[in-house]
Amino acid sequence: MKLSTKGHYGLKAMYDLALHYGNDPIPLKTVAERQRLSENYLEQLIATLRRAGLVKSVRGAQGGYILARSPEDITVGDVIRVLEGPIAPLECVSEEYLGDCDQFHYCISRNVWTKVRDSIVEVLDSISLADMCREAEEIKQSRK
Amino acid sequence: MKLSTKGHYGLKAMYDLALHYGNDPIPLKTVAERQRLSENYLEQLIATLRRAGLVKSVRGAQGGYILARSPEDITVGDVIRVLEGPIAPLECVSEEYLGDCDQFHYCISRNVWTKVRDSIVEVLDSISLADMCREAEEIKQSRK
DNA sequence: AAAAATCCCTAGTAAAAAACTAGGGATTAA
DNA sequence: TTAATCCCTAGTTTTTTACTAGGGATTTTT
Repeated sequence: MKLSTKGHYGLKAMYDLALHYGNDPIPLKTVAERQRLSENYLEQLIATLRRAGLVKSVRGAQGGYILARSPEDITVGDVIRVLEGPIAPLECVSEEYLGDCDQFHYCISRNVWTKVRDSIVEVLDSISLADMCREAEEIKQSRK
Repeated sequence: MKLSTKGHYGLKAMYDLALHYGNDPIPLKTVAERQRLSENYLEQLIATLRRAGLVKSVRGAQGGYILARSPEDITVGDVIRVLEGPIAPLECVSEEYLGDCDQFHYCISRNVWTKVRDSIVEVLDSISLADMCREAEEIKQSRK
């Protein structure tokens, strides 16, 4: 039940873009440094996010990446689905399952994992990047 | 965010033992056949469950395995923790974390994963093997 | 025009984990 | 004594993970 580094690092990167959201694109190098991630590896992750339409890129000097939508309109669930695939502890409980498990219709353990999936989905879809930024801000304030 | 076959198969085996819970131990071969699992592999999983005190074994002919406690008193969470380790999408949100992530105290993405963990834990700890058996019974009834 | 800063793409790789398989030993009931 | 079990551990294959490497394309700056 572990998240891979794709989801882990990818969310950090998206959070970083959200924290610095504005008119200017942010070079990946900067994100990688701030979040302490390998730039080359992050490049692969952000390519996936770009193809999925969650970030836009600007090429050339002074280029970089920028969120395709407002941080308010991107949820953690959006990011994780793109990087980790369908949210589901088992394949047979993914929303897009077309499989052929012959116990599909009465598998009791499957029902358990469906409930787990639903509870994960509810959490991930309820948190936006903007929520994360606000939380960071609150922590910052409470330390003053 | 995938469960491994350990948790998957292990839960099926425990559910099978719960369905047939009584005075007699159940040979692993029977469980493996009913749940369509490799007996050799299942042996390794049940050894882990036995060492953790969730099942008892009876050796020799007519031997087998039996739940160490009533199905009412064993939750899915118990089984999964034994087979998959601490429930946590990331190491740093496991209950036993002693690590040294320097962002530990203010990491926002960590807060997200803590919420996910809590929601998974709540589901897994709220379902007992007996609940699973009851659900199976209901499905059976509703088909008549 | 040249140089520098970026994004873009793909192939390769090393390490780890997952998912078993295999087989022999110990114990106990029939 | 035999057969049915559990018990244990070593080995293997496959898959996944988590990168690294490097060259090309595009755009801004000098």
